[in-house]
Amino acid sequence: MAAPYPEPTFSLAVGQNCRAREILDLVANKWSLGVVDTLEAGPQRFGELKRGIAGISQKMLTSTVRELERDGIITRTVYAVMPPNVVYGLTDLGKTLLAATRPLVRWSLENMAAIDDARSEFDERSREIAPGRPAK
Amino acid sequence: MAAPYPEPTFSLAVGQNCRAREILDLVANKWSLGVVDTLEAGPQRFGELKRGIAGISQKMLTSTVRELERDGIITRTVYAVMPPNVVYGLTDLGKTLLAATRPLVRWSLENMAAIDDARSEFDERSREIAPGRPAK
DNA sequence: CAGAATCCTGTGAGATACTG
DNA sequence: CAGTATCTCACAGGATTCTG
Repeated sequence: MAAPYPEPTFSLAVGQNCRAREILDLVANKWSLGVVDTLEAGPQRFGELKRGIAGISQKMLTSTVRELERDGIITRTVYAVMPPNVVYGLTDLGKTLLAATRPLVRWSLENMAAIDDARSEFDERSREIAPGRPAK
Repeated sequence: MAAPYPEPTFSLAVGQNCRAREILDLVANKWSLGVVDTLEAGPQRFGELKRGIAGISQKMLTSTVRELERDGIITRTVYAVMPPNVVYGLTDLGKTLLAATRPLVRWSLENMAAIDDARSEFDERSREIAPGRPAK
């Protein structure tokens, strides 16, 4: 039966622990991980950050950094000058988060192909199984 | 300042890599992580799995396991008996995903309190800064 | 028991326009 | 430059009912 189940660390029980689920939501959204990962390069201004994250709108960047700031993951430093200059950076907590997400990010990069394969194989099989689908 | 920025592994550039973002979405949703984590205990039937994940509806469980099956993360074994018996389990790929997510899950458990503190502190500060908010 | 089918709602998220 | 303010819409996700 292939590989045995992983090290039997007693289950962290994400399923049962509502609080854990809530905290994980911090990362389980479209942009947070991208922001944290991008800030790894060092503190950056709003505009830099925006350019660093493909496809994000300024609205989403604004609300994402606000939330991450609130959660203590990133800092927001405002320089009272004209034009405005606001710099974001990781807090110590943010750095530990970054470290904790790295395996997952790495996994996603390493397994893109495997997932693509699984998907097309799955889609292939579904087409076979249901040859006489109800039209329309 | 404080701690230096983490090991300067060249950034994995989640921000720029759209594909990476797409794959991460696999985990960046409300239930996938809970399902994978719960299956760590071993293969389980639909009902067991549902009971193992607090708050999930069977609709969400159904669509989540379907997606995870499609992505090659879990297996779905149907025993043609009455009443139906369907067992879900982790694939080898799923087990590597589980391992990759563990640091993050652990992080969330370890840092709940820190995040709560950050939040209340942040909320506290906002209240100070804006004492004369426009009514309504 | 393990779902499929519906109905319904909140909100995640994009596009656009405006401002200190 | 770094936002805020609206408007809009799709869709994630809940509740409920039905079936092999």
